[in-house]
Amino acid sequence: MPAANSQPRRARSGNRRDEAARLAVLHAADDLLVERGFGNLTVEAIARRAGVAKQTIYRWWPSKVEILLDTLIEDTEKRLPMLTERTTAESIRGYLLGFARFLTGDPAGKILLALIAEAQHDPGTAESLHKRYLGPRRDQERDMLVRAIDAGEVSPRLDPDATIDALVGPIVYRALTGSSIPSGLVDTLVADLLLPR
Amino acid sequence: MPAANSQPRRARSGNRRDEAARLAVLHAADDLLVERGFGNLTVEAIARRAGVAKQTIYRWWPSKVEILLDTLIEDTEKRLPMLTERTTAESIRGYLLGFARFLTGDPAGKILLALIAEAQHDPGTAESLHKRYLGPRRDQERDMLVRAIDAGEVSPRLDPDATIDALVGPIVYRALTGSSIPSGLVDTLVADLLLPR
Amino acid sequence: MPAANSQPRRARSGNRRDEAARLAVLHAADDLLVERGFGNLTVEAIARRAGVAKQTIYRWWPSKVEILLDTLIEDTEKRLPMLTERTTAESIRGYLLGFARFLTGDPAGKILLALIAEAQHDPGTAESLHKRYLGPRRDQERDMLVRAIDAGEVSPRLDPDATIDALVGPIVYRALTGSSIPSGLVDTLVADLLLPR
Amino acid sequence: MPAANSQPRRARSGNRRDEAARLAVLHAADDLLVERGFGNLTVEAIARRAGVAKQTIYRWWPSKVEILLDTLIEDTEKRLPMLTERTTAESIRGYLLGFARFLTGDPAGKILLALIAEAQHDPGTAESLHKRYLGPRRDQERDMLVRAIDAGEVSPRLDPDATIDALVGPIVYRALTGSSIPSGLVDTLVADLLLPR
DNA sequence: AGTTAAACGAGACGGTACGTCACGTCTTGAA
DNA sequence: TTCAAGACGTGACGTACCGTCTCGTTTAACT
Repeated sequence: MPAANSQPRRARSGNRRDEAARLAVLHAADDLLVERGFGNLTVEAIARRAGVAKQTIYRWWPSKVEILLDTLIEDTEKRLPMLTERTTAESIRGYLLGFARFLTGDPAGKILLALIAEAQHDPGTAESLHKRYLGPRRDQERDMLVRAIDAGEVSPRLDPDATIDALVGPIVYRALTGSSIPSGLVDTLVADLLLPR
Repeated sequence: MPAANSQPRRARSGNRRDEAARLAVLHAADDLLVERGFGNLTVEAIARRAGVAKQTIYRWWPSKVEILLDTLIEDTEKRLPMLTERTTAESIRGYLLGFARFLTGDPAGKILLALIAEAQHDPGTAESLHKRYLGPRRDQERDMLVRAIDAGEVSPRLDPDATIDALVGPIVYRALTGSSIPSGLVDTLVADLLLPR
Repeated sequence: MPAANSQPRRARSGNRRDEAARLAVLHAADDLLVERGFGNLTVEAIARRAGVAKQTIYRWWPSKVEILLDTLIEDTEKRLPMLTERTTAESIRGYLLGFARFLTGDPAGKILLALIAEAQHDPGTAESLHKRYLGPRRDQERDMLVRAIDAGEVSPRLDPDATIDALVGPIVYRALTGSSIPSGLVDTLVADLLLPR
Repeated sequence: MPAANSQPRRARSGNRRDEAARLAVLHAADDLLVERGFGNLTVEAIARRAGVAKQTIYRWWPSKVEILLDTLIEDTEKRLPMLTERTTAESIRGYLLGFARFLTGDPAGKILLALIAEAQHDPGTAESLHKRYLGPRRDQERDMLVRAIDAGEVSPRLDPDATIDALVGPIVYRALTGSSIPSGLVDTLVADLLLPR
């Protein structure tokens, strides 16, 4: 067994999309958002930090928002799993606590907040955010809730979507206003809104 | 022969601050936000629209965010009055419905949403927004709620601030995500979170 | 007899240089120069127009200037023949008129003007242009003139190279400045500069 | 008490055009053209070298060609004076020698050659060059020649414009091809083309 | 009544980032 | 080995706004 790969360096892409460049961009955007904030997040800075040409970014992403969405989607899948099994009030409480931790403690949570914010400034962002993130996620959450209702585990007074907004809204709002999210808040929301009176 | 003002023009101020210019800036900012969105709201565009020199803006406002805050504060006082008299579950319900209408229907509501958004991108905005708007307003809301609790009109399970977030959060969240706010949502929030089980 | 060459297409070369590709590049460059001007002549446009990969161009030509030189040389040989027989004042006059027509009327004349121009901007172009075109051509012209002098047909007051510049310079200069070249100009140049006083 | 003005610094423009910036741009363009050649002359490099913002250049000049034209016109007036008095064959000879020296020895001469070149690549340049430089200059030269003809000092066989092209063309052509311009060439052109046979 | 000082419109200035274009180099996979 | 295809790092393009800075004018308040 001789030598083998003396200088690995970078694989240099050639004809195909360069996966290393893709990841470098996603990580650079994530890092810069956390370090410098969205207001200082520029495409040029991402390119600089990622060691990538600006054109490489524009070739694959129509805007920095889509970069963040890509990161957000990948990270959410890894770090904020949906409930797939039997759903109870208790497991929903666990999901909401996980979501609160995600929003306030995880870098990806900052991305979500930044995108919700940017969606207020730019209709294109709003559309992408709904189509690629909020919509699909909401579909899974609604499913989760409906399964619990059908099983008789919970009995909300509102339709499923309004119920989810009533549960998630306070968590998001406190995150947006920089407040912490005490577990007692989540407990009471679940108790008051989901359980029979 | 008196003749009198051939060209009235504008009553050029001279030594004192020009109130007409101040109002022109506030209205220009408001109009542009509604027409073009925050993303297209620039100081240069405000100056252009207001017929004012850029320097006149920078002389009186440190940033466009403060312009919007000025407008927001004035408009909120006019169009979203606080409860000053006896507070009941019913009057809180009315206040929340008014707040929902303000957020989704009033141009000033768009300003508040834009500022909450911008606060995610820029710490200075966050500080100003809390100090000049969210903080004072929250003080009044807390007062309002405490008066109702003391009078035995409502009995929330959470401390006052968390209670208000639980009531207001879903409304803000639906406004941020572009959903309408059905009155049934407000009714149920009040019933489930404020009234005794 | 079945099938047989279903798609003749292009006789894709495989191992050897593809002559069709070479010609496609030369013609594309020529056409684009005439249609769009040198300022809009890019390697990418040539490749696009020729239906050829960019790398195929870079494999065979160090720069777009060399492409144009190849075209220019081929076209000059075809369309601007040198005098090979006996040379007289009259035949030199004919050569100069042909040169004037070439410069102002022939697409290849535009190439020569473009290359003389580009040589002012880039030393590499200047070197190539002299080595591959102007130098050899000047050698033939000098020969032509010297033969006429030796035969007593003409008697210029200047050395051969300066004489040729004095004859050719006005023609090139008028072409460069977009003027036409009246035959009277050529006649007078020959009469005043070549014939005895 | 003499002294005064402790820190002159830069006058900082304010409302009016900044003359220092204008001159810095003209000189930077001139210097860069001579040092690096037209091919390496970019607006960004001019701005960098002049210590000026790119926008300041675009505010006043539509292209780098116009910058060079400004420099060329100013320098030509200073360093290549027209004949204003009585014109003779001898004074025309002097003018042509001065022109030859200007073209080959003066930095501004390089600018003229570069602009003649660029005019081949871009029609806008051609138009500007003619309107702002070649045209007016030619008017003066024609005047000069006609005065000499009317005074009986010279008797060209061609119309004035063609005569000037016949005199100037060889000089420009040799400059374009990088040759020197021996004074004998000018002498012979004047003798053969302007003096009676 | 004459002087002073602030506010105003206008807009030039040095900057940063935008999104696009073409450069010349590289790699893949088919012929 | 050549070719079509096309991704890549590089760097300039011309534009939009940023926030700062005079300039010359206007006018209220203070000598």
